[in-house]
Amino acid sequence: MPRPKTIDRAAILGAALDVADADGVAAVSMHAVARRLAVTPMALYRHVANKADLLDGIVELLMAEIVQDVPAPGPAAGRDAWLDALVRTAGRARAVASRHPEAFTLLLSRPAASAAAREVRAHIHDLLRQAGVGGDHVERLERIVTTTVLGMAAGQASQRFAHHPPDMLDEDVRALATFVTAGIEPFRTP
Amino acid sequence: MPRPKTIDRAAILGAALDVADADGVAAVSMHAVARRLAVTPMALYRHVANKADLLDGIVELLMAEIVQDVPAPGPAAGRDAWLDALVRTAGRARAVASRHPEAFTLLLSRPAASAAAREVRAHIHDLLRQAGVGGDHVERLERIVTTTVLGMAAGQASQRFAHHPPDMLDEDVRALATFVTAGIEPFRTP
DNA sequence: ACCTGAACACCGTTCAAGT
DNA sequence: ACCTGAACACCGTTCAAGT
Repeated sequence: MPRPKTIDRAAILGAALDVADADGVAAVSMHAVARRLAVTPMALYRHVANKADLLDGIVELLMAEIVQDVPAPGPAAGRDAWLDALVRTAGRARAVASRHPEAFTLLLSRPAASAAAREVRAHIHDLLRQAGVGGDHVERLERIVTTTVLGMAAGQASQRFAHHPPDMLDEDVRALATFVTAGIEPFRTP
Repeated sequence: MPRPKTIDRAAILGAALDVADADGVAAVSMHAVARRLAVTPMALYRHVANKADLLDGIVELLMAEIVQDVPAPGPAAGRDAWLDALVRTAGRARAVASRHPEAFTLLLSRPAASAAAREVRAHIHDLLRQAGVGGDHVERLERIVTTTVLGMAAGQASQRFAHHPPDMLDEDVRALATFVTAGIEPFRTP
């Protein structure tokens, strides 16, 4: 005779992100997450494969937060709409990083194979193609741009730039945008 | 009556890196490192403050490997010697990443305050100044360039780009160099 | 089908004790 | 000064059992 279900994968991942936000990634454990959900650690194993899967799930959640209502052709749909869209996506990544500074590091250390992650990648591919980047360079450049943007956001959030103000200054943001835009330039063939 | 010293900080950090290389960062523990050194876990606490200090020590070691005999004005000390030197430093980072794929991730998740880390930063500052980057942009750009280069190396090493060949292809390396060089361009005032 | 309970080897860190 | 030993609360995961 079946039991009523008391938790599901989404609840578990949410609780895991809560633990990471509250006490850091190191504090994310099967026991701690189970405690927060008021179940036995073993109850989690029906919904996540193991701890690695749990951490990948956090990445899944962060990616989903970044991609959330992302596309929207943008106000300036003219010449450089792609640049506008790219900057907005980067801004959203920064926002997620500052909401989840502890967890954000995971984005750079684990492969992101979730639907949301593929969606973010596909979105950047689109923007690069709109910018006139040649087909064989699109994926390569997406990796580079994504690494730079996520890496900077994670660096700020995790205090890696220790001597620096913890939030990215306007001038940092402008410099990053200038750098990325100029970096893409040689690959454009309009 | 004093005892002969059987381990020191360097031996501990070396053993920690060995564990990371062999079984992954997650396997680096006070117990595991102590086991490898044939001492009690508590013996480590005389030489490292705690586990966080142990992980920071690994970062210290990786930075030292990157900086090792790095400067050397370079063969082409002419116009764009700085570019040559930058590419060589990036190449060295890649080499370290492929020797220590598991540990390399730590470089992007922890502040690097060691002497070696400061040395790497100072070296990049020099190169950027040689390139004609204005004083108030030097540190900002160093953070961006370092993040991009280390992030790409870490991404390759940790299989973050899962669908991709695990070693950076020549064309990836060329594209990264082109991107960074072009990205710096707007900040130069020669 | 879904959760609990007991169990195991392992972990970070403390304190007191040995040499 | 430097290491050991016992101890504690905690961790990932297995297996068998309950509903």
